[in-house]
Amino acid sequence: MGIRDVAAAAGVSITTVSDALNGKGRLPDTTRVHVREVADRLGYRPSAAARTLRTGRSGLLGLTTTMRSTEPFALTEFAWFAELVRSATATALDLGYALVVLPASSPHDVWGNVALDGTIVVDPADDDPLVHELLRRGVPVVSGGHPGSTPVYGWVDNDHVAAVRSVLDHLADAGAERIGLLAAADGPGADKGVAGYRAWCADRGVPAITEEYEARTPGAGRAAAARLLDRGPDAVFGLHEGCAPELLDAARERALRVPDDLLLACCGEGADPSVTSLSLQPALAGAWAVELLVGVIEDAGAGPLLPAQRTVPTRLSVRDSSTRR
Amino acid sequence: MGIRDVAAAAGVSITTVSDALNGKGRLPDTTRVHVREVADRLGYRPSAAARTLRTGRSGLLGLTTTMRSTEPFALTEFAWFAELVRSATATALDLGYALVVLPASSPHDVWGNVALDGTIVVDPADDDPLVHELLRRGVPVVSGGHPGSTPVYGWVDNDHVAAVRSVLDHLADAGAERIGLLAAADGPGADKGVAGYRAWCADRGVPAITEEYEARTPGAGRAAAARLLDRGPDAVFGLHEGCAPELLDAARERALRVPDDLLLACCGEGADPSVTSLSLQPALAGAWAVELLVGVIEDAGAGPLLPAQRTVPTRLSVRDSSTRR
DNA sequence: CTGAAAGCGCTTACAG
DNA sequence: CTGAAAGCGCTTACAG
Repeated sequence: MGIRDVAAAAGVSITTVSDALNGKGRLPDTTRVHVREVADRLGYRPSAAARTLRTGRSGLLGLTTTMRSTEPFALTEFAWFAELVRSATATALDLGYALVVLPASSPHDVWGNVALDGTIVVDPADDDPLVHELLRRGVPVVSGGHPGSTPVYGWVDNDHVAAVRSVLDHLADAGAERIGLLAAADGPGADKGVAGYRAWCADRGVPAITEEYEARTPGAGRAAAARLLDRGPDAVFGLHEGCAPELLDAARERALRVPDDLLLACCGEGADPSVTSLSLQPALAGAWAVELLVGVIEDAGAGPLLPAQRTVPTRLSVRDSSTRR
Repeated sequence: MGIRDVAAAAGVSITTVSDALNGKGRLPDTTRVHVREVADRLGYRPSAAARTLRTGRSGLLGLTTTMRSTEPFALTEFAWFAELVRSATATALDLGYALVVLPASSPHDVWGNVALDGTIVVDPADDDPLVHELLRRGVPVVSGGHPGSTPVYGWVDNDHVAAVRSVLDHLADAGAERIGLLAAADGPGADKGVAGYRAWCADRGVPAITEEYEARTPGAGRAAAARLLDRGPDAVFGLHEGCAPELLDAARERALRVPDDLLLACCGEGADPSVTSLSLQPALAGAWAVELLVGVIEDAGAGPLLPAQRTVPTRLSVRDSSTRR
């Protein structure tokens, strides 16, 4: 079932079939309709591979993330990443593209086996070799997270420092005077988050109370939460998603009531509706990255582009856990 | 930078380049090495599109789910689905394939623009038209969840009824006599789950205490949790993931201590380490579905195949919330 | 052991 | 308004 069969059945040339089906050329509507009917009747589906080879466009976008650990997708940001991917997938489909998630590296050379119109690289390494390779091949790259010195066509990122300050300000407004920070040492944005916290503490002249842990180590988060509460904070900010249950558990074990004895706020998508949460809005990041990338792809050759940049707003959902009664 | 350039630079024919790079033909190692060196030096990357057109294999697997609501991916199973997709992606990559998530339907005909070697359909509708269309095009299909009367090459599924019974048995063993069930009416597997629960209650001669809610309606889960606890159960089983916080909140508001006054178990991946959870092991489902699919693709024409089937085991993680002190 | 040639199934100038 | 022909970049019989 190729275009030749349709042409034969419709009594026209393959050029006419192609034009009729793609809405191109100058054909009378009668021809167009006739060809479409015949194609439908035969159940003709154009070959995506042939179209891709001929046009040089596959309609496929890549999405990858530099995995710090060997884990597939970092544990500390699983929900964040999953939501980003979900949103990027949906946005790509809206724009007529499909999205394929690829590993930064893999045993098989999957990157070589897939024709990509563009790629989103989440949290690229500095001067990421993968990005350089893609650009050399003419594949546009947009990054999620600041690209550092890696040359990209655009990027999306949160203002991490401002985000941290907004949470700390909120806890302080709610009456906290000794705010502790729980952070995964190997988590994404941990550096910026901890730095922002320390700067805020310095500004206010209050002590920094931090505990860090290795997200990869089972039980490390739980232990760090316990250590942190033992240092007597009256509020705690959990910098990485999914730490709310561990902090709540640690509080319960110490008979600390939330929010009466301890205010609590966490990063994340707010799985627990009683815990104040700071969302990094991964859905926006994913959608915007795709929009930037598709813009680059479809405006190819529209002059020297400045790297496009969009700052993804964060959203603080204040819940019971940080509301003084 | 095509195969012709490499051939010219290496002083051989394109046949030899192709054979050398793909490890085919009978070439002396010296030729092979030489061609590879030249190709590397020129930074040659074979065109995936051309290879796909020529070989009829794209190395791409599709994954789709019938969305009951108009939501992208059902809310009641977001983490389940995300984990299934993550695992399917990783397994596909291990086997040399890439995976692309496609919607059951979309404004653009993305299905027609992507060449797929096979597709996984999660929770297909009965006699799913998409599956029929794919099979007509010669694209093998494996389903996640029982395919009903839809003809597929294989499927993976949990034994939902046995899974529900295992949780109820556990709660009964822990001393529960009035076990309530919280279920999303529009959730996946809700029918089987509720039926399994009622059958278990009938077997034991105990009353069925169920509350259902529409997952799409904000706050409905919270309200249903409250209604359920007001009916005085001494244990509760939450059939859909993510309901643990709502049940814990409802218990707290009623001054019911968990597990002292109320035993609690939930489906899901156990985000809260203090709550007993039944995992459906979506990672296994995703990995196995890909393995079945790749098996079908690579054994094409290996005789009349029975649909391959694998039952995905569930795993009950017993935590504090259902452990009587 | 190596190469010339056909052809995968389209789209797109171009000729009529 | 329509069609014959070229060609996208490979892989694969097949001939030498």
